[in-house]
Amino acid sequence: MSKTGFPDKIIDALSIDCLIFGFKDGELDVLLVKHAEGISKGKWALPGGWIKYNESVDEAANRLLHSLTGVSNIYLEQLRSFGEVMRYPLERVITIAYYALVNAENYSLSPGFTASDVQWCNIHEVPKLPYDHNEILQAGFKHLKHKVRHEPIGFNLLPKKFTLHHIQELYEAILETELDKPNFRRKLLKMNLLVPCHEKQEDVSHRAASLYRFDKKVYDKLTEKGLTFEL
Amino acid sequence: MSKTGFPDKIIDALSIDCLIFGFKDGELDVLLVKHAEGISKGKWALPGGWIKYNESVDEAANRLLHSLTGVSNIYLEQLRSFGEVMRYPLERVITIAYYALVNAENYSLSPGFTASDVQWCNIHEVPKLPYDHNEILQAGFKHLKHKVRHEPIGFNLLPKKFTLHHIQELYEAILETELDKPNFRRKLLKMNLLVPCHEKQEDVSHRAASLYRFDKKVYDKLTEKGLTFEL
DNA sequence: ATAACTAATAGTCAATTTGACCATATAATT
DNA sequence: AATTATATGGTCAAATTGACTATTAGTTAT
Repeated sequence: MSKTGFPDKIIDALSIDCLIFGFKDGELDVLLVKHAEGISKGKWALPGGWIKYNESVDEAANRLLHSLTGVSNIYLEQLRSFGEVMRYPLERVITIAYYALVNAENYSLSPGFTASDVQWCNIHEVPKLPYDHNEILQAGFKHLKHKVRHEPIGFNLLPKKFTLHHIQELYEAILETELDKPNFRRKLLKMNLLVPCHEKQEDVSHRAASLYRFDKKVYDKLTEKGLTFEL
Repeated sequence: MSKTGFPDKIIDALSIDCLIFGFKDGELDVLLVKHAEGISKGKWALPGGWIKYNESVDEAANRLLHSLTGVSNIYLEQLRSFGEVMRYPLERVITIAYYALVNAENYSLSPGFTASDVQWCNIHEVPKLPYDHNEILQAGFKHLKHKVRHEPIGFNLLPKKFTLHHIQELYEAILETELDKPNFRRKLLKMNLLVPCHEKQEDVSHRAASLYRFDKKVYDKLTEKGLTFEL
């Protein structure tokens, strides 16, 4: 039975690509790897590869991301598949794109497997990528802009304790717009998503802001039922 | 070159499944086909099949839906792929699910290709389907409930001219809840999505309601920018 | 014709939320 | 002590919501 008989056999017409958004210093980055082999050798691209016969697609995405970049234990979600006939040269390959949002500072990058290098790249400075990877990036960014308005975000992006300004910067980076500070605070605090830590930030050269953390229960409930965030 | 050399060659580890929601008489239906061959012969399932090397995934979805059910010219959107190792017996097959919403009355069904029968089935009476098709259905229905609250819907589901009550029934069928009539009207009319036809419905045994149609421009704009619909 | 019925449409109103602000507080720096 | 930077608190008119009641315009039964 092919499913288990050849554990390293790969599905050849189907690949995975991972679009990892990282948040750091108020800016959004994208995780790119430099390919060490294959037809795009030497080029920067989204981390991706092939699915094995004995792993689920979700498992393949996590394995590939980890082996190429060193990043693991993150919550990868499926974006969608990209299936144009000519998207990959010579061979017919359909790819399933995954995405995630993480705090870029929490992960140390180490290239591996078919990657010779791995780097965060500011989302506004991403070069021309091979195949349809730029299109995948745009689709993911658009998806993110939509998501931020209808689900809570930030759980995996922000440090455990963060200020209201931190989370505002995150929203501003994703929505590419400026938000009114007092109104943002009011709206965010009213949904009971944040719990005060009763601590202040340190090492800032101005009045220290209060630190908050997410209320996981409320976060999950709002993720399930959806919310509206327009400012 | 495999992409064009064997036009009928199929990608064997990857399939398509279509989840078509139909709206009729205030109820939501799902389009099912009875398989005429293969390991699920004689069983009802979602219409689906294999992708050819020289067609995009979107094209494959439309072709398969048309050849199995006779339904064509609808806007199929990708739901997501389902890639558990054991989802399909014996072979490893990953499927990409598509979905659409249509007015069930606008399409005449005719089974073809590998389907011996095709029928609308009330969403609450769907039997046990093979593989993970029930899971796909649930994921699609959940997606629909989310979508209805954040994007305008109905363009392809309702007749060209419809009453406010028509569209309310649609929302109620999807959200599985009852909505307050005056408040629903107010909210819907305020977003300038509907244009009055200056006509009344006919053949009803009570006061006739005004007919409206969608303003395509506003509809597309709201689809792009998103909206909030909570009642 | 008139009453009863059905559903469409209009309107009310208090409570909440919003958007656009201004004001004050608390720290570090000059 | 003044200046600067940011956090945090507060105001207010306008818009929106949610829960209703009232009225209108037709059909059908008496």
